[in-house]
Amino acid sequence: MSRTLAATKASAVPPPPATQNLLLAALPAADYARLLPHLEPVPLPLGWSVYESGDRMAHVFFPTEGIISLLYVMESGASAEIAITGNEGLVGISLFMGGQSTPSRAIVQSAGHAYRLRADFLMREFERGGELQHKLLRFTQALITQMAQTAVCNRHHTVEQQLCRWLLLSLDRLPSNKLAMTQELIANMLGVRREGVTEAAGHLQEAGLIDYRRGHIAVLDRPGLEARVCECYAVVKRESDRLQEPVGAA
Amino acid sequence: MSRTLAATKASAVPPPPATQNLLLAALPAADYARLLPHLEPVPLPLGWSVYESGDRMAHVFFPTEGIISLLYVMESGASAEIAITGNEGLVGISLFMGGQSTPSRAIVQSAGHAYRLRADFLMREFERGGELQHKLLRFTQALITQMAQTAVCNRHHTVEQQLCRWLLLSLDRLPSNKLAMTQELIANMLGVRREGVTEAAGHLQEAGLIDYRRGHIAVLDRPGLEARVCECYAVVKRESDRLQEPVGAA
DNA sequence: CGCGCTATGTACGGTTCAGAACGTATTTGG
DNA sequence: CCAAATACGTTCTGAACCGTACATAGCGCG
Repeated sequence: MSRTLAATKASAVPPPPATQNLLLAALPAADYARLLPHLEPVPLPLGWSVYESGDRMAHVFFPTEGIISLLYVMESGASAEIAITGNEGLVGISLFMGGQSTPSRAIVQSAGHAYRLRADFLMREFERGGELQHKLLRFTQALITQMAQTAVCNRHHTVEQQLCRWLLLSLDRLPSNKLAMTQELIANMLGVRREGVTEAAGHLQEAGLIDYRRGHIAVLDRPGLEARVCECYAVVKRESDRLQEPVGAA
Repeated sequence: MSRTLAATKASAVPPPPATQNLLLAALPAADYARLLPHLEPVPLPLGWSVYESGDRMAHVFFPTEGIISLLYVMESGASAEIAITGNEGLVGISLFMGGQSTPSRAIVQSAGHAYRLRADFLMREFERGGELQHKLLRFTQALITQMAQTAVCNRHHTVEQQLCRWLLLSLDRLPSNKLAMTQELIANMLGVRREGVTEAAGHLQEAGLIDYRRGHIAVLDRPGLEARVCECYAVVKRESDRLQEPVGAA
């Protein structure tokens, strides 16, 4: 009775293991062992704000599943995505970068799970130097590349190209070829009108690359998307892969 | 005789002291003393490429004067500026971030001087942790903010607003109100057509905010520019100032 | 001091996208 | 099972900006 109740109150499915986060998984065993007792599983519900502009963060989050968008919301209410993160990284770099907060905001774009770590504990570990610090900084550099390329893409490429880039970047962080996402939300991420997304998605659907209906998009032809996307996707992907390699790899 | 010759061979004017770089100036005396013997003054001639896309850098550069643009050049040849740095920071963050290189490029946009530090020495110092590491990371976070805001600005704001932002960001890194810059080069930085810059600059000139002629721009009314610029400038400036404050300041 | 290079001014058609309004279809919940 | 909410489709007008072409003006150098 009470067991059933407890199981209902907690998440129905047990959270995935922390090693499903690639950053944690790549740590040396000793480093990981020190972290493990302090890693606290938390759900990432759709739409949840991990942090708001200017928030002094109490934790960093290592996602095991799901996608988190970093975005900036302007005074007018218009917004633009700056970068996204999934199980390859973490959310809350401004903690170890020393600023404690940032002008941007982080929103769960696709529900999932994460392990969180208290800020003070992370800082102690970061200041040991070594592999954890190294991996966090390399991930941050990948994030920087993503932001830079977002700036370039916003300047020079069409909505359709940007939608392709966005779909591919999201897909790389999801286990299946399906994402639960309305066109309205995608438009907010790309910083364009919803109608623009409708039109671009229509083209992709006509071309047989995707299939969507009311908040659900399935990618049918990934190579086809890769053929349409601008170079920005490849730049980000290549750099992200490179920075995930063990240090000293060719 | 030989003294005269040596003086002629070297730069005509002596390079400014290293403490004119705010990052170096803010270091504790002991840290600065360790660095000083390894700081090598180098000129930053206009148009010089500090590093190219993918270069494995041998040095980091601490500018004392001048401006360096970080930009990305696309396959098509089109380009877009991602961030700029002057004497408040350094060029070559990918060294201590662990990636050794980046897909972007760094170009001297306004001539000046810098002190360079060998990569291996910088890495040893960085890995000591402490104040140098801390300051480098906080500067990097300011750079991240600048990139993020560039992405937002590229998405949502007009050429004229972006020109105002660009002028103000540049001005903040120069000793006078004059910058030597053609509209063509500004257009390359903003990633727009030269004609667009001509038109926007024309408006600003009519309004009495700037005065320009053939490669030279003088800002006459800075408050006027600040009244026209989008919020992006203030976000970047505020965050940059905040991250330059001593740690623990309110 | 004038020739030529480079920087800036101007104009035109075309495309992309914003803003706005409204219609249609699918889902949800009482 | 129907009403309301939500998601997507369509259309129109206008603004911003691009690509292009060409005209003018400042400046350096022989």
